[in-house]
Amino acid sequence: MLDVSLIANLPPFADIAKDALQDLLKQAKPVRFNRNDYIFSAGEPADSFFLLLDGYIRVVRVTPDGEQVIARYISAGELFGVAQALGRDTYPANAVAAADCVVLRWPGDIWPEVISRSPTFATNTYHMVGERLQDAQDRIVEMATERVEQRVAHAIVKLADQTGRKTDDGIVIDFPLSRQDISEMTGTTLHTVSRLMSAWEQAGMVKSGRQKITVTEHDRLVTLANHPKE
Amino acid sequence: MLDVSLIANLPPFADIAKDALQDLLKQAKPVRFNRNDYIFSAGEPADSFFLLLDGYIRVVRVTPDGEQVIARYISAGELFGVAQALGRDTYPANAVAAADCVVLRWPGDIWPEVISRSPTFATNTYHMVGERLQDAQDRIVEMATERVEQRVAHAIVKLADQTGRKTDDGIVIDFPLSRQDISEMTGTTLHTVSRLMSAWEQAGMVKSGRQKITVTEHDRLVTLANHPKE
DNA sequence: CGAAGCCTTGATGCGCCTCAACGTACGTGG
DNA sequence: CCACGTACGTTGAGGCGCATCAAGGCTTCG
Repeated sequence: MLDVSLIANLPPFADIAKDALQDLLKQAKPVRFNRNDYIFSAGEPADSFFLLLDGYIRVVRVTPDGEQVIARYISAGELFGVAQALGRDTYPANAVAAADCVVLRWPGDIWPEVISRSPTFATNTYHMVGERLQDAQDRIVEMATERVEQRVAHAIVKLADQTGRKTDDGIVIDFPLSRQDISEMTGTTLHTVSRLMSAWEQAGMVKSGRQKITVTEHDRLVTLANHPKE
Repeated sequence: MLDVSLIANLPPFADIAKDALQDLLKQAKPVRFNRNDYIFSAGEPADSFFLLLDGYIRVVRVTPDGEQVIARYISAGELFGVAQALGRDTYPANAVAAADCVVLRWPGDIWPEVISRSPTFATNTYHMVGERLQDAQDRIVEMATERVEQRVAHAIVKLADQTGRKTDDGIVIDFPLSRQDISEMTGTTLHTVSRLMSAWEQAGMVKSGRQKITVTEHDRLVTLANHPKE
């Protein structure tokens, strides 16, 4: 049996009674995924929602002509795939394991009951959606007003802050991340990202290798990210 | 006294008991705004939420260096300014009357009570937020993958569908909308928008004058919007 | 009637995409 | 464990889409 301590300290479940959590856990099914596995795909019936216990997940939209756009990265402790709760009957995007993952899965139709049983969960998730909406709007503003260099800097700073692990060299992003991934987060090409990374490495602000990025001078990167056009 | 029929048929209040609506209305205060008035500004304490009864409202973000980005347009019947319900204590954007408006205003702190009294309202608004999140994500994808011409076409088609009035000439957008406004919706400049509109007018797809746009060939505009590069 | 706001149109330049070629690290199967 | 194939990364050359700069016309309103 899964233990309540697994999830009791996670933001989505803040302030929820222990026995309510116990109940919730009884209905959850733990699942493992290997890197690059699909947790769900866009268009599938949205019959479950999920909690990420360990690993990282990439949420990706694909355009009609096959281009990929990364909507967000999910870190451990976050809910995802809550499409049904938001009134959709299919998932709007793909969810791919960006690293090996452990996930809890619930049947989507218990959501209304959970909400009504635990008002705190209701407001917690309400706030979560609010934050994601906020996030999305921020990105729209970025895309509309910033140049590529700033957007890429922003993206990397955000990932470093969200997932970074401290090392001797600096802050390293905790999962494999390619130039192409970054370009799909920022609406540019892998070529441009590569050039930027080379320049920044030259300047001593980052170190980077194959699918691996270390931020060595966080502050300068932030400055760059906020620097309006010349 | 305000009559229940004012709001009973609006989507946010679908399936809510008449007496609950009556209660809700008692706490609402109707307010008028003239075109270009501010309903609220970014950064102000989010102490109210609103329903638009008549008119149109533009939700605008302003960047640190003064550039404007239009997040969305609100049409009659929609809720807006629900920041507090989403866990924010200040409004994240400006709300400006795009036309003369009539608005209902509620104190934000009654939200939790309304939610608990009317589960239907809770799910209705949950879905509304879900739709807006969806919308925002769609726009991110657009900004990341489409060229200016397609984005502008998309924006105009959306506005025509959302607010259009049928006339002999075609579908006319129901409120004053300048080239600059369109450029702030799509992340381009008023110059580029002007050139596009001229070209489209030449081609017979739209007619446009000072802050006024009529879509004469909806289908061709949609085709243009969906046409991938070359 | 003047001033301010909105729109148009041309000329110019550059940021970034595109196309192309090559180098390098990974992992997989014999 | 090595060899090969594939995925990832780098760097250059060239060109185009769109921002920028500039100037002028038209409408609306005080």
